[in-house]
Amino acid sequence: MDAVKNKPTLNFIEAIIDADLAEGKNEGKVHTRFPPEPNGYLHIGHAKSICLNFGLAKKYNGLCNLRFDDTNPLTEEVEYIESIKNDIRWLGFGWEKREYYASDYFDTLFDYAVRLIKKGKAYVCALKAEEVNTMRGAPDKPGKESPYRNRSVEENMDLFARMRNGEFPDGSCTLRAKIDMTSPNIHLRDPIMYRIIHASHHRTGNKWCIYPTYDFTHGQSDSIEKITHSICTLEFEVHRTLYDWYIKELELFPPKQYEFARLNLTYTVLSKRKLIELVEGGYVSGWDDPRLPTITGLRRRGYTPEGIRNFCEHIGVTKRETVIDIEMLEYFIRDDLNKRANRVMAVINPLRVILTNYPEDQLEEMEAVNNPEDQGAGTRKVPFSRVIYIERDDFNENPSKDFFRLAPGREVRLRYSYIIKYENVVKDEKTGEIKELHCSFDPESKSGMAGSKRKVKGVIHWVSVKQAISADVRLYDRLFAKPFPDEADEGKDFKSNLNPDSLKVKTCYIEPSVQGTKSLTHYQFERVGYFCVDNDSTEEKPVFNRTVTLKDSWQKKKQ
RNA sequence: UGUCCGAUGGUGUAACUGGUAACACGUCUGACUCUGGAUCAGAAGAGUCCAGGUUCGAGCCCUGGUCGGACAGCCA
Repeated sequence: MDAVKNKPTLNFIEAIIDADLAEGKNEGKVHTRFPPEPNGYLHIGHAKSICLNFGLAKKYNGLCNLRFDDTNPLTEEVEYIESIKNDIRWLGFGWEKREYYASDYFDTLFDYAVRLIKKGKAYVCALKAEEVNTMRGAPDKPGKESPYRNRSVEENMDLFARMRNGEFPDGSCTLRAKIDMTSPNIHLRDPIMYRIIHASHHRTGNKWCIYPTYDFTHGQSDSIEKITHSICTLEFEVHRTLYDWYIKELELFPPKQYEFARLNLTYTVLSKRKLIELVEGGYVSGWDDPRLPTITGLRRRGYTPEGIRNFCEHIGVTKRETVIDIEMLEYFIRDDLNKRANRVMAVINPLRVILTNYPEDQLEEMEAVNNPEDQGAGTRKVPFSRVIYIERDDFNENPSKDFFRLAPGREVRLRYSYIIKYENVVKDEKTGEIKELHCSFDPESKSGMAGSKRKVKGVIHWVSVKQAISADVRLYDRLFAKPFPDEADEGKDFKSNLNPDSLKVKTCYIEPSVQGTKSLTHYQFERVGYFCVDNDSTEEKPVFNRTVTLKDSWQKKKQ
């Protein structure tokens, strides 16, 4: 009964693996791979794939390779390889020595191509790119056969060798598989296997001037690595038949491909092309801009690997194309940070408060709990004196009945300190702006004292003006103002939906305990949100990035 | 008039070889609280795209539709 009840539900891929294992396929082995192309930075969508592939290997006691699909020297760069490896490691996954490159297989792939030529299953086609495209037909129209389709094996062998030798210019000819120009699946209409690109490759240098296409590379690479479950996104579903065709004609180990739906999130974009546009167009500060859904951006924003992994585990894996509410991601990062981030008091919109009955030169140290969720985190001392800052929002001259904070005639508790009472407000005579507040404190009410038992409805955070250190806070918000950025007005694109308030920089005042902390350290600014130290921090001017706000039911109520 | 894929509360996922829809996020109550945080308790919210059929019984099986997506790079 309990066993049934607690039976973990499987995603469709796990169900397939379970069945395969039950049938004794692949000698009981599970071998996956994560195959990025080194032409951009990884984002949260890749994290889903990474968690899936590495996660499956871990769950089934198998292995997961890292393989760079580097078949296009025109767009790929070493810079990306390092960032990709770095991001995967940061997410908590490793591939030991199994770091492979499709380019490692160029020789093998060339041999495979020769084998197909000899079988009469491939030919060198001298059609121009444009001609190839038009003759391919359309989804609902069959294609036409290339006039070069029936060249002899000898002629094809000779031509292919000459392609390799660099006798022909880029684009002059290609090697094509001879399949079926009338196939309802366009990918089977004599697909290109090799193209001529006189460019140096980041790994093979100038050894090659012909490069295999992704379609002629991916399946065989999986096969060479003995990948048992080749997991990819939905758009490759229609390619599967082609991969299977190559494998069958070449008589190679047959990996099985399964496709799942890629991740989509509200209020952001996850396409490489759009991300590049934002970075290169200067809409953000770079690939690691904390507003971007890139792994490096999320890391800088203060997201944790655990938070991201939990998110990936909970969104599931299916073939349905869906859009996940960004709130889900935010929930998982709050959930994780709540457990690990030390609390600290910081005031972002300061309002000066003078405690009129507190001695001018007195200084006290208040004991504060670092993390109520983690007793092991200990306590710290927070300096307290006559003049403090509180948040402007924590005072209201004309409060409603459900406002719990400071107001005329009311009291509030200063967290880890005294209960204070409103006395009067000082305003700018001309503008009417509130300059400062005069309050009195109750000496018997200090936290921990007998008199502190008194209940006050509100508790607010504060910082002693004299000891506070000032820092820049970067208040990040969602990158886009609309949940579906692509839904733009006529003639405009997703960039027109960028949120103009996605970043606000302010000076804030923080208790001195944060002095000198390392970058990427996570904090919760009590009652405000989670923040993390940015690498731009200096000794004189610390910089904090807001990861995510705290859930705020008062804020919600006001709206 | 093509091929392939998909369709379950607002969102995402689940429901063992058919037994009468569950979990998470979100929302709303309430309790508790020196974070209007966290936590705890509870509620509302779908009858599973539609129409037939098989069956004692269908989200699961069959038939036919509808809607949505992918595919026409010498990108991956």
